[in-house]
Amino acid sequence: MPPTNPARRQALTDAAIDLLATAGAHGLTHRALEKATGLPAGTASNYFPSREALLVAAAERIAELHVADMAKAVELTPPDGFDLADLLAESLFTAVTVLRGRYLAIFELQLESTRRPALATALSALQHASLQFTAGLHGDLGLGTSRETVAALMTLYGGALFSLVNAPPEHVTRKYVQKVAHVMVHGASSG
Amino acid sequence: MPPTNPARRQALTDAAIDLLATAGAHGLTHRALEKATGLPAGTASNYFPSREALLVAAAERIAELHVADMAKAVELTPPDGFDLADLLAESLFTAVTVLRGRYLAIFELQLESTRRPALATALSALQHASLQFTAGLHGDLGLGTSRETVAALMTLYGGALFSLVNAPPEHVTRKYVQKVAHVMVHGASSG
DNA sequence: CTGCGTTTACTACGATCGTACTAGTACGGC
DNA sequence: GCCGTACTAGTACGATCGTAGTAAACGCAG
Repeated sequence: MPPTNPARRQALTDAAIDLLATAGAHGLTHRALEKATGLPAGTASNYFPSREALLVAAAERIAELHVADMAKAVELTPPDGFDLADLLAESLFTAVTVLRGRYLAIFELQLESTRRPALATALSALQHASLQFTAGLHGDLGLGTSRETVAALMTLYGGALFSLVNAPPEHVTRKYVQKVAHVMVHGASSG
Repeated sequence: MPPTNPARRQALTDAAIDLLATAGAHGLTHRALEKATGLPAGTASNYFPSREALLVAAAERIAELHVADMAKAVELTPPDGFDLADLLAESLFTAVTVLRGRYLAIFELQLESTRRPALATALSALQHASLQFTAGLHGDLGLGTSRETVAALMTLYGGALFSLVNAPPEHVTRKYVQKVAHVMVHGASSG
């Protein structure tokens, strides 16, 4: 039975997310994790008996952080004369800057999930929560966006995140991110 | 000096792309490559002295295949009453179905390129070629799309590819891909 | 204080990895 | 026909990997 000390477990999963971002899925190993946290050898495999368990735990921790952020986001209601494109642009921009590491980790896991059903289900929970949140937001804002359009918007949003996070940093200016958000909302054929 | 036998080298790079798609960057090793091609042990490291060289060679081979496909694509001129959204939808759909493996490989490399400048420059060549092609297409079609919009469209297109390639296959119906393409061209706020 | 379940620290093992190296083979120019 | 060059085959080595296991330390119920 794996140990359950929550503080230590969280330290490990947080470090795992960091490792995913900086060293890739390839670099996330039990030993690297121990080095990153300064914990004694063997600790990582005590908590996560297999590498797959480690990947799944990282995914679950990311989902946890994500729902916490979403909960915080609902509290700041948008200003009255808000524009969806501006909202999306701002969200995108902080995602590719201050949250870049977390999203790099997500994408590493996403690619890995092709070959790991357990990881795929963990990530689909994250996906589902995001969809729920976005749909709720569009509802609250009275945008009348159809279910299908919300879904399409999310695959575009998540995809844009991937593109931007992997683009050379000098290309991801605030202005360019706004342009991308604008196309998402108003279309490429609008200017 | 590494050997230069072109047929063998191509067999290796093609198998490397396959391995990237099926086993991930983590699974692309000299030995796995030899097993996949049936070539004797040591061959892979004879041709690609380091793992990085192997990754770069895979990226270059993908770029080669990509420009070949683009050259083929310019020959079939779109019908007279064409619609950009339909064009994009069709392109997206074949990309996520028949070319799924190649794009999975690209995304594996893209994530890896964060930590490998040599790989990043190899991939930026691919990116640049695609941009050139897309801009040319929009020009030839008389769409009058601005340089910046073409760029935004490409980050959305590439991103959508990532999302779709990693989505559960039952979700990527032709109809849904068309919906995504429609939003890209006409915007989410158009229905 | 004592006993027991759980967490912690540490070690061990076989497999595989990246990389470098050496011997053997094929072949075209002289 | 010989030779140098380039490719092929195969081996070696140290490092690291995933995983399993054990013994010490801890914390709390009785």
